[in-house]
Amino acid sequence: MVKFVKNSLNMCPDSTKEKIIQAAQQVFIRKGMDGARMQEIADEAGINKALLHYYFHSKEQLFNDVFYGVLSQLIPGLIEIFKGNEPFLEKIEAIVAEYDTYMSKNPFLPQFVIREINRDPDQLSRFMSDQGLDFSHIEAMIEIEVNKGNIRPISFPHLFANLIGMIVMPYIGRPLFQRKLFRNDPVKYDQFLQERKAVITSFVKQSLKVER
Amino acid sequence: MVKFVKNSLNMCPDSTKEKIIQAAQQVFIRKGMDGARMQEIADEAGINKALLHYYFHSKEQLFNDVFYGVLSQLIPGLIEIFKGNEPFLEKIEAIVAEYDTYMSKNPFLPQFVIREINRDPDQLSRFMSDQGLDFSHIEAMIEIEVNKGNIRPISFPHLFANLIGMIVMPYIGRPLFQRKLFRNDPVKYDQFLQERKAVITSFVKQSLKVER
DNA sequence: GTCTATATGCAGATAGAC
DNA sequence: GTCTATCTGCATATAGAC
Repeated sequence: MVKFVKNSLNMCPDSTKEKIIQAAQQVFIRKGMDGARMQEIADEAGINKALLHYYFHSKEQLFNDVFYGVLSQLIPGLIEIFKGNEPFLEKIEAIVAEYDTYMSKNPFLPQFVIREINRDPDQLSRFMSDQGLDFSHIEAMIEIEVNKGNIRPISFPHLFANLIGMIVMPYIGRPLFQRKLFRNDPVKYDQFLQERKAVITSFVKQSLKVER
Repeated sequence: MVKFVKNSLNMCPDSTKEKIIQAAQQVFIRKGMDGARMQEIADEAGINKALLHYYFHSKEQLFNDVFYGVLSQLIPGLIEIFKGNEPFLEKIEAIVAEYDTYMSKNPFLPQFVIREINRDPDQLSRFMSDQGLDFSHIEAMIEIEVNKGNIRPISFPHLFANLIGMIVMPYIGRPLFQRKLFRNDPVKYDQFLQERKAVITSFVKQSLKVER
């Protein structure tokens, strides 16, 4: 059983522990849990392996602290949106915006989550429940909107998959997309990412709009 | 420099080599390139490590054969669609259908590709070019359709990201989605996957439709 | 807290008999 | 082609001095 530690936001930014967290993020993103090497993390943090193990007994513990540390920063915002009482389409907009601002700060998170989804889905699922993430409210809301005829018929899982897919794909696929669609120009790609929020929002709204 | 081998479709299905390929697919999906163990692949194939190395000199070679073997089955279909002369919306429908049938046969491919996108984007990008995959035709087609006023304005990268995101997300996120949205019922989830094709197609068509 | 040096285990790969 | 046994290297983790 794993304890989910608090994230490390309120930490002295140049403390050794914080340097390790930062370094571990970078390396885990590039290499994943299995591909990452403690040596590489130590190098990136400017310390040695022994000190790394002084702060984090095992690689598993370090990974969990880093992973659930960043993830726990996203969830509260989503919970608030899910539980709120705004009109449905505003909710959609808020979800896109929440992910968008979060992703621009943590562009590596999607790859992170994808890997973890397959590596240890039970732990991840448990974590989300522990954090209080629950879809039942928004799920019910969609049904109501559909029944009232305010939006075109769609189930929550389908809408959710569509939304999350559109949001995260440019981050997950960046190395390939940037090469194939933007001649490997990172500036152009960042601009593309900035346009996503508006594009996705209008894309979804259009597709849910009922015929006049 | 890596040679891209032909896939193993025309192989005796219960030959040792084919058993290895099958086993390797399963293990690589679950664990990724780095997390996978040759021992585990050998076990899954019902042989031992030495024999594994007899057929595939290195783990790297085995991975590449498996990965590019499956991937190369998807690309020709896409190329044909991209280059064809059907009306634009039919093309969209064909792409969704192509992915859909392919994914239902290879539900693991998305995770595979995602991992590889980050592990070795150059090789993957080169492979796609070598196979003749090229977006310029469909990219131009979208511009024309937009200029003619047949569809709402959208750039190819945005539409592509939306489309691919919606298509692959349920496969990438399955372990989590199935737990969170379908009470971990695999039958329900397979049914959900089968509905995706129709849902995505109509979702995209609606969002591209111009105001009357 | 931070280091050097070392222990331990395991995974990829090979040798060689059959 | 298939096996058993073994080598080699490397990654995690610890011991112990400062």
